[in-house]
Amino acid sequence: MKRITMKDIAAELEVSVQSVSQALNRTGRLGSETRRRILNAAERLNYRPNILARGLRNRRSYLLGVVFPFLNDSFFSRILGGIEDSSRRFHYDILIGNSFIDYSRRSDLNSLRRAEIDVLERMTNRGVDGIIGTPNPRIPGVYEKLAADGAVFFQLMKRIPGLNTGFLGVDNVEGGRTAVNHLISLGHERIGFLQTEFSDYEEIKDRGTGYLKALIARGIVLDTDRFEDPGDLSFHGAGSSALRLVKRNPDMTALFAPTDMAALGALQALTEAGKRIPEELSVIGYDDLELAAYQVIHPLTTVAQPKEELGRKAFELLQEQIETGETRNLLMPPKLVVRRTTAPAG
Amino acid sequence: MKRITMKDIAAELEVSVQSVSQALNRTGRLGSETRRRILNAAERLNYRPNILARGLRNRRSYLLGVVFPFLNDSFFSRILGGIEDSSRRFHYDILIGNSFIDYSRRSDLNSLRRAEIDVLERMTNRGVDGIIGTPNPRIPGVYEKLAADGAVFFQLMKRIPGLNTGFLGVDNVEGGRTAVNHLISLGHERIGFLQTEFSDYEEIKDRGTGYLKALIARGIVLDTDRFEDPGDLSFHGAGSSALRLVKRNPDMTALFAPTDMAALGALQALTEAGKRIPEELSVIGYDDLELAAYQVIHPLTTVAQPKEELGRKAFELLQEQIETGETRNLLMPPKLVVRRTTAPAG
DNA sequence: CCCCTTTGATTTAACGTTATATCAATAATA
DNA sequence: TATTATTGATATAACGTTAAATCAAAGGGG
Repeated sequence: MKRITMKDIAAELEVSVQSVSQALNRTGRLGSETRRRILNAAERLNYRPNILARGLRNRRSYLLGVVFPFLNDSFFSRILGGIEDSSRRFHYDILIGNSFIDYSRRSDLNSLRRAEIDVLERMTNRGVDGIIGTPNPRIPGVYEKLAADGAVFFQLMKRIPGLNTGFLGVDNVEGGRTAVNHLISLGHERIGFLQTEFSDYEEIKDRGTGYLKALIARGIVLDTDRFEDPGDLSFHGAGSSALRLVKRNPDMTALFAPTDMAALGALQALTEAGKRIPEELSVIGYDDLELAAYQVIHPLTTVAQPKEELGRKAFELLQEQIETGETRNLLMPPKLVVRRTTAPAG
Repeated sequence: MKRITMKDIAAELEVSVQSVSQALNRTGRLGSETRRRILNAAERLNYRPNILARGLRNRRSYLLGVVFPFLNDSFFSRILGGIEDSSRRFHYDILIGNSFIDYSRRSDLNSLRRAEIDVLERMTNRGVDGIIGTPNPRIPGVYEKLAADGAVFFQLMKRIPGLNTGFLGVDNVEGGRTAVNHLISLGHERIGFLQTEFSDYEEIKDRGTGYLKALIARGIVLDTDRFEDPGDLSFHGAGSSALRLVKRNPDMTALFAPTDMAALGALQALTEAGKRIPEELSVIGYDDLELAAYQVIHPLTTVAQPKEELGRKAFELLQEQIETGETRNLLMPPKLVVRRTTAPAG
């Protein structure tokens, strides 16, 4: 019932607790016979170390904090899976937190900031060795302070301008380019883009930049202002945007939606309006959510972010940062996943 | 840079560390003036408690372990969201683990058992106050031992027969009944069921029982053997099953798939085979995954499990178990969500 | 046979808390 | 005024671990 401690082993064998510690950790210089006896006893009594105590003494907890905007989101939970996957190998455990970033911007900044600080502080109070998080650009300062207080922070997916802790993300410009190049290679030229209405939504902006660059690189001349529609990119919002776009540009043959959710919303609205997809209109999304893969009839062509891989890599970089203090910035390349919502231009 | 400890505050004010502790915790009997000074200094120096040390001393960590088969699964991550939601209010933090239960049964039991023990042990070694987990019925013994060793374990969604720690799940028989009653009330009588081929998949069996009971209760006489097809319930497996079922029963007007993934697979195969849904065949799923809600054209009618609610309730029950030692078993009712894959029988 | 090194173990101390016991000073009671 | 409570603070000890210093005994070299 009661947990066995080193003390118990020491008492059992009439040696000192320190000898037990040395035997278990193979430090110091213990006689091989004594070590054997201790190891045996530990095994026999089913000794388990108290990591709390060890952490307190060593000022190293082998605990990691992971803070994402949402937990109940399949995108972040896949990344989390990746982090777990590689952290386990190094005997790190993971403390999770949830910053409830409200992308719909309804809640006020002060409560957001307070919530974020709260999560972060609880982690540092637990003595985490480092934190992987997706910072909220709307509440900077929080992370700078965290880093200044000596915490090891690693930025995943989003980056606070000027905050030079490590960073890992996906090259969104490249992703946008990839998506549009795919469409162009299918013969499309009049390609619409669902733009965000929020000025600080960097990822989307970047994907839009990729869209523009791809067009230019192929020498396609387009009134891009007319082919972009800034909306809210939610399922329903994107639906309306898509509808507006086809109405405004009846000759449009393809649509790039910068998130899968938006693509699905567009798909829904467009098919309901009688458009046949992909015959009359190709649609490509971004993210490669489960939602995209398991669509009935219309499994979505999309640009995939390597979610598990991102998690694994983030852990590696954080670990490096913990151990050497070196910070690195990395962008991973996105990957095209062709399914059934894109087809050659009629 | 260096973290402020009670010692620092004590030194600053020339009082004892114990006084600082008392002031901060409002225990003992300190003069209000001294308390005020200490509280001020703590605030001024930005003191943060070391939860590790506190946990070591108090033998109470305010840490919770959560072990699910998968982390990268939207179902479990929504439950996790619920747990986090309520645990935060009580200042609990959450340690996550992943038992990699292989439902496809490819990996051997020994490695599964070892992995599960490993996760669980790492949590107890960290001194968690309790663990919420979805146990794997294929490796019993593990949990009994855990409980016998004095850990507080709470079973969520799955239950090990004979293990009397607390349990919270969803009433799957009731859920099956709900699904089928919905179909019956739409006028369907010849209703198919996608059965599992695995004998220990309790949930599915229960949903099947609900299916049977609903039929009987409404006095519907059916050769249920003919209307059940035991398959593997994966997206593709369910597709084949569904196809077999309609071939064998051309008069079938409705299908109950005991998971959304299976329902979607069936939907895919059936529409591809030319069936019009829901006009010619109604389909109902189970789980209410995001996948079901955001289907284009065919948002899925399904039976919802109250995921966040399950998480919140599980925490409550676990907390009760931690504090009073009392264990409770509870089943939550599922809820019908009508979307667009079910319609009145032609 | 004495001094020095090596080996094997123990002591001391510390990580940051907090419960309990103790002690001194003051206030209340007889 | 002597005795007893009460109040406000400190000292002691402990949670489980481990690094560093210390010490004793044995082995080696002259």
